Order: sequence, then structure tokens, then C-alpha cells
Amino acid sequence: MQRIAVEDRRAGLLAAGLRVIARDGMARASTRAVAAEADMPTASFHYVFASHDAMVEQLVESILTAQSTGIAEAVVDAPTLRDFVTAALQGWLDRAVADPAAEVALHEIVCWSRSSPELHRLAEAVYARYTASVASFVVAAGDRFGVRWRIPVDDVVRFVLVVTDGVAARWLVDRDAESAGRSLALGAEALLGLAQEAAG
Amino acid sequence: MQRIAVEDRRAGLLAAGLRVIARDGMARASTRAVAAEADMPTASFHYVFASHDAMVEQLVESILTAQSTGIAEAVVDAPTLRDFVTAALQGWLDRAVADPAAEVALHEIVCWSRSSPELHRLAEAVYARYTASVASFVVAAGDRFGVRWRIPVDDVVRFVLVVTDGVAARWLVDRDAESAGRSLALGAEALLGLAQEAAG
DNA sequence: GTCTATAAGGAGATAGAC
DNA sequence: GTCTATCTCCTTATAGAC
Repeated sequence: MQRIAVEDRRAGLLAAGLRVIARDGMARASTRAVAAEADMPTASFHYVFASHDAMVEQLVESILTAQSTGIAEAVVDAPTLRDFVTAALQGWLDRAVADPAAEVALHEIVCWSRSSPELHRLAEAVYARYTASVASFVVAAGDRFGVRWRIPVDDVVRFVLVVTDGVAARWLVDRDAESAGRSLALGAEALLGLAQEAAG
Repeated sequence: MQRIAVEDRRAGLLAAGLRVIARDGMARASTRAVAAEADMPTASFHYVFASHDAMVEQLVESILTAQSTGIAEAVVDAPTLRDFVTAALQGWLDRAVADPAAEVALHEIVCWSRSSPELHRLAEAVYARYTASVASFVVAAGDRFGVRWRIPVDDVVRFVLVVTDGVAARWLVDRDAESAGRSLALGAEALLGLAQEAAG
């Protein structure tokens, strides 16, 4: 039939994989299911990816790369630290609610990878990437608004991830965006309590 | 061979299921694997459980029942609200770290159930049970120490679960109990900030 | 290059010998 | 009651026809 460039097949399969994982869960995201979702014969999967695990790894990479550019726009105009924190957290939630696929898929993959010796480092890598991303926001917020953090930045970052992770986990089950927003607002207040005016 | 009562087989299979799920993950907790872990022939599984899903449901019930009696002992002597909150949260973490199987298995099962139409209600049931359990502590704390909560109790409870869920999710990947404890302490401070002396 | 057909193995569930 | 053997289906991965 039609000859298609490997990179185009790869993109199509990754997009299909994202859809299947978000819709049906990792356990049902077989190579057959992904290939079918991409309207390709089953064998095309292994023409592009060495294995099912390799597809999952590349999908994580692709999701994280796409996400990293998102939050920055939401906070660029924030006039105060409170606005900055609120915009960042609520912006994250709004994006997840409006287009859940990436968020859902990433949680599915992390949970799946956690218990797999071959993929455990993938779960660690996701947290490492999130940590780096959130850390840049925490440091930027301190610099921009002339505050310092009462506790080590690492602990601030970790707490941000605890709150977003906990909110996401609950939202994945009940899909209650309003309640999620209230929990997130409580987390925001806690974060604001960790900041104090820098001396000098 | 030996005739074994169905209830004894059930108990043995549930214990084996807990071990396999905690050790290898839901994806590897097949009926064969669970039966083998329990030193029983494969067919015994279906002699006790109608299906794999039924075993998972009963395992959740058994874990939740065992857990609900645990935290109460940790807070019975707390002289202040701060001690109460700290003891409850750190007590939960200490128990999870000392004996991770139940905590790990429950997270595995909730994640697994989330994306299954047949089991989604299981994930909801787990949150409902946790909500009821935490709510009783939140109300008891208010009564015992003469404080009222600045926001609806439902939102306090939800925030508690956000924090414990977020802490657990991270801990499941990096097994860093010290960092988890620091995040939990931040959550405890946030909770204490939601309490105020009751008038009169 | 493409894709059908199949290999090889694991799953849930069950029939039927003992 | 117990458990071996098997049915049926689905998985990842690959061989080989076109």
C-alpha cells in the first residue's frame, strides 16, 4: 500500500497510544489495540518500536516535552505571588480538565511502571522531570516577588507535587473539578505560608 | 488430598493475593500466580472466587477492614490538636513504611480499577471508605479540642486525602520516608491553620 | 516496504477423572 | 472435594509472501 515515513508512523502510533491508554487504561493498551487505533496493521507497530515498553518510554518523553511549555504562559502576567501560585496550580488543573488525555495517560503509565522492574526508572524519570520543572517555577517566583522560602526549595517543590498528585489521583476517580479546585486552593494557601519577605 | 474449608482457602488466597499484588503489581497477579503463591492448584482459585475481579473486590474489603482499626490507637493519647494531627498522619506513614503491603496493594488496585468499567466502583468505594474514616477523625478532633473548622468538614477531609495520597504516590516510587515525613508535616501545618478556637 | 499469517506463550475459566 | 488437563481467547513478537 502507501509507503509512509517511519517518523510519521511513529507519530501516529504515539498519538494512538495516548488515546488508548487514556481511554482504556494501560492494561488494555496492547500493541494490537494501539496499531488498530492508528489504522495500521499490527506488524507496523514492531516496524517502528522495538517493543511495547519502548513505545511507552517514547510516549512519556513526548507527553513531558509537550507539557513543559504549558504552565509558563499562565503565570507570565501574575502581579503578586498569590496570583502566581494560584494561576500556576489552577492553570494546571484547568488544562487537565479541558484535555485530560495526557494527564490520565501519564498517571496510568507511572502506576504501570512502578511495579515493573524494567520500567521503574520511567516512573522515577517522570518525577525527576516534574521536579525540575516545578523547581524552576518556585525559584522564579521567589526572585520575581522578592520573597524567600522558609524551608528548603526541594521541600517546597516536593509539597507542590504532593498536592498536584493527590488532587489528580482523586480527580481521576471522581472527575469532580470543583472539589479538586478547592483542594488546590488549600494547597496554594499552604505554599503562600511558606514564603516570607526577603530581608534587604 | 487434604480437605480444606472454603473459608480457610479464601483466607489463604487473599493473603497470597495481597503479597503478589504488593510484590509484583496487579498486572502480574494472575489467578495462576495467586494460587501458586498460596500453594494451591490453579483450579482452587475458581473454587473459592467466582472470578478474578471477585477476588480483587474481596481483597479490598479485607484490607480496608484491617486498616480501619489502626489509626485510632495512635491518637488516643494526643493532648493537643497539633499532637493529634501529627500522630494521625505520621502514624499512618510509619505503618505504611513498616508494613507496605496493604498500602502498595491498595494503590495498585485503585489504579487498576480506575480504568476498568467493571471495577470503577471499587475505586470509588475505596475513597468513600477513606472519606468516612477520615471524617470521623476530623469531627472527633474538633470535638475533643474545642475547635471548629474554618471550611466545610468535607473539604478538610478531602484535603487530608489529597496529602496522604500525594505523599503515598511519591513514596511508592522513591521509598524516601524522610522526605515523605517532611511533606506530611507541611500538610499537618496546613490542616492546623484550618482550625480555630470555637466561640463559647 | 508492507502486511498476512503464525509462532510461542500466558491468561481466565471449566470439564471431568479420581 | 480435589486437581489435572484443557478449552478458548488474547498477548508480544516475527517469518515470509507479495
